[in-house]
Amino acid sequence: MTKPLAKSAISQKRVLDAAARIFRDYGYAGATMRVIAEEAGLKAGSLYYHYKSKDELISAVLDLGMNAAIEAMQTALAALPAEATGRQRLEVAFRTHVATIIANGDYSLATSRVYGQVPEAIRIQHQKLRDPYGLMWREILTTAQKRGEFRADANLTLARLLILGALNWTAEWFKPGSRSIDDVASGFAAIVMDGLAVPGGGSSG
Amino acid sequence: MTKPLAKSAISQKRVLDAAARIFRDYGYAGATMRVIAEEAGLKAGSLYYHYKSKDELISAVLDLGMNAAIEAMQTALAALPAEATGRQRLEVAFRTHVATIIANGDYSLATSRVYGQVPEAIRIQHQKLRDPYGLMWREILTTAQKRGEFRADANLTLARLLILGALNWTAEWFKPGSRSIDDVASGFAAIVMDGLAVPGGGSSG
DNA sequence: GTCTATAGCACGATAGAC
DNA sequence: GTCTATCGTGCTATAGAC
Repeated sequence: MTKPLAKSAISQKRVLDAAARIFRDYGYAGATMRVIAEEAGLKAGSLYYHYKSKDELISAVLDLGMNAAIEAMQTALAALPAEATGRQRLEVAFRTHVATIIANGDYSLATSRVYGQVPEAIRIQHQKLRDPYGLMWREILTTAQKRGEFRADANLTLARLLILGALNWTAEWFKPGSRSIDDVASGFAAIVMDGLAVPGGGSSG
Repeated sequence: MTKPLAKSAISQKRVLDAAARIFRDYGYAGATMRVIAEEAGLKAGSLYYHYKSKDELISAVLDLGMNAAIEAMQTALAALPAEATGRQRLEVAFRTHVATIIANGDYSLATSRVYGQVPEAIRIQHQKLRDPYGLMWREILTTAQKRGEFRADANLTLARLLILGALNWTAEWFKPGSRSIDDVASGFAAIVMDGLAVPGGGSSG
C-alpha cells in the first residue's frame, strides 16, 4: 500500500529517515536538530519548515514504524487461506513481524530505544497505535487454543509477552548476510510451537 | 555476597541509585547532572566529589546491573545438585535472571534503554562484562543438548537469543502484585521447553 | 524551501568558601 | 563532603533575507 510520494514530500521523508537514524544513535534528548539536519543535508533552521518542533519529529518517527508493522501484518494475515492452521498463522505472523522490523530497522531501533524517554504526552498518543497491534497477536493465539491446536493450559498472555519480547529484540542483533530473516522467524516459531525438549523425555510439571 | 557499605560509600550509593532512575527516565543525554543531584538530595557540584564525570557515573550504573546478574547466576547454578537435569538448570536460570532484573529494576531498565546511546568507549568497556554472561547461557543449552535432553536439531544460538530477548523485556512490563516472578519464569520455561502446540497434533517441519 | 544570525536558556564541569 | 557561583559551550526555536 506504499504509494509514490508527492515531490513536496520527498525532502520531508529524507528528514524523517535522518531523524530516525539520529534518534536511534543518540536518544531523544541527545539527538540535536543540528545533527539531524546535517544527516538530511540541510541546515538546522530548515527543519522547521517540515516539522514545527522536535516533538513533532519524534512523534512522526514513532508512528511510521508502528503503522508499517500494522499494515504489513493485516496484509499478510488477510492473504492466508481461510483454512490455515494456528501453526501456519503464527509462523506467518513471526515472519511478517521480523521482516517489518528489519526492513524499517532505523525506525524500529529508534522506537524501542527512545520510547521510554519521550515526553509523556507523546508516549500516550503513540500507545493508541500499539494497542490494536497487541490485539492482533492475542487473537491469533486464542483462536488456535479454542480450536484445540494449542495446549488448553498454556498461558497465552505470557506467550504473547515472550514472543513480542524475543521478536522485537531481533532489531538489535540481526545482521543481514549470515542468517536470513526467514531462518530466524521459522527457528523462533519452531521453539515456541514445539519446545526445545525431546518429546516425552521427562516430566513437564 | 552483598557486604555492608562503609559509611563513606553510603552517599555514593545514593547518588548511583538516583542516577539509575534518572538515566532510565531521560536517557543518557537527557539525564542532567542537576536533576540527578536533586534526586539524590544534593546540589549539582557535589556529584563531582563522588564521580568525576557524567561518563564515569553511567559506567558505574551499567556495570552494577551486569555484575549483579552474573553473581546471582553463578550462585544459583552452583547451588544445584550435580545430577540436576537440563530442564531444571534452565528453569533455575530463568528464575534467577528475571528475579535479578526485577530486583535491580532501575538499573536494568537504565541499562537496556541507554546502552545503545552511550559513547562508544563506554559501550566497548561494558561489553566485556556481558560476554561471559552469554557464555553461561550457551553452556546450559549445549550441555542439555549433548546429554540428549534437548532436540538434536534445535538451533541453540537462536534459542539463546529468543530467551534473553524475552527475559530482558520483562523489566519493561512486569509489575509486582498481579503475577509473581516465579510464575513468569516457570511459564516462560514451560513454553520454551515444551512449546505451545498440542503434542503430536501436526507436522513440525 | 533553504539559508544566516541570534535570542534565551540549560548544559557539564570547575574553583574556592565553609 | 557539600555548598554557591560561574565559565564556556551548545541547545531549541524564531526572524527575516533570498
